[in-house]
Amino acid sequence: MTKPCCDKEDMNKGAWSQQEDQMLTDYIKKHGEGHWRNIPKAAGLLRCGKSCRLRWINYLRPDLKRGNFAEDEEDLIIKLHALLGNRWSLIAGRLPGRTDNEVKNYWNSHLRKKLKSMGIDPKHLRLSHYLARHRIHGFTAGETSSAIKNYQPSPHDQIKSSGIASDQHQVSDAGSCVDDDDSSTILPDLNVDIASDSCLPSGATTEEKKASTSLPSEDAVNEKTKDEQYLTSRQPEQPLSPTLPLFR
DNA sequence: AAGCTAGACAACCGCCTATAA
DNA sequence: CTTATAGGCGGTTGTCTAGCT
Repeated sequence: MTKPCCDKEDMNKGAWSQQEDQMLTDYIKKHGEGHWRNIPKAAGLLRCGKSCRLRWINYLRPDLKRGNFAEDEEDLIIKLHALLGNRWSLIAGRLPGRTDNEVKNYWNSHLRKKLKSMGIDPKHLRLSHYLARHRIHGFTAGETSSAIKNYQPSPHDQIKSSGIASDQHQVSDAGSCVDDDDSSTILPDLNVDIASDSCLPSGATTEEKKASTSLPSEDAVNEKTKDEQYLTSRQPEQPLSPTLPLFR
């Protein structure tokens, strides 16, 4: 239905050249971000607008922090992923200088394996289902840990985890990117501090704003909304502590 | 030295939502 | 209210590189 954003003919694809990077950077420095569809033409690039946006956000933006993830960043990703699932943009929003693509790649190449090698099934490392369903509020970090330890995924969760979700939209949960190894797993002492304002970027995105609006009926709430409602409905008790060691 | 493999990461694709017309 | 379009997101693929045989 939607027209392709760019005429695929005559468009460059693949890796960006230095010259293209320079042209895009110069243009954005001069005119600012936005109107991505017009940028290629205006900047003289033979690229799709989406491609320009991605290149800028993931690579050229001056405030990007490049290089290895620090241990506290790693911890934070694991915690947030347990809470939010594969909502990379939300997770990246809590990591200054990191992009959703970077976090996603890091998760898929490092953290997933790391958790698996520790005998942890990331599939079951999902707090929000449990918390939302059982309406646990006001727990402390220690209580959180015991809640996780005692958590048995409901049949509903298990169905979703194994990809039989009826939900057509990308209901991403922690298990969706994991091999379907359903061996019993030991849940770690996560020590997750969950505070609404520390789990959402300061500049709330549309998605987050949406999440903070009135509660729809239980049945109408999809997985995504539940997570966000949970996040936004809780009053902060403790700031999220990214330095809290998780598995060390 | 050459070939193979796995890891890392950049980039693309398709879908969804928000919003302007 | 409906439709078209732009922007954004997550999943997936492609490519490059380092390490191993």
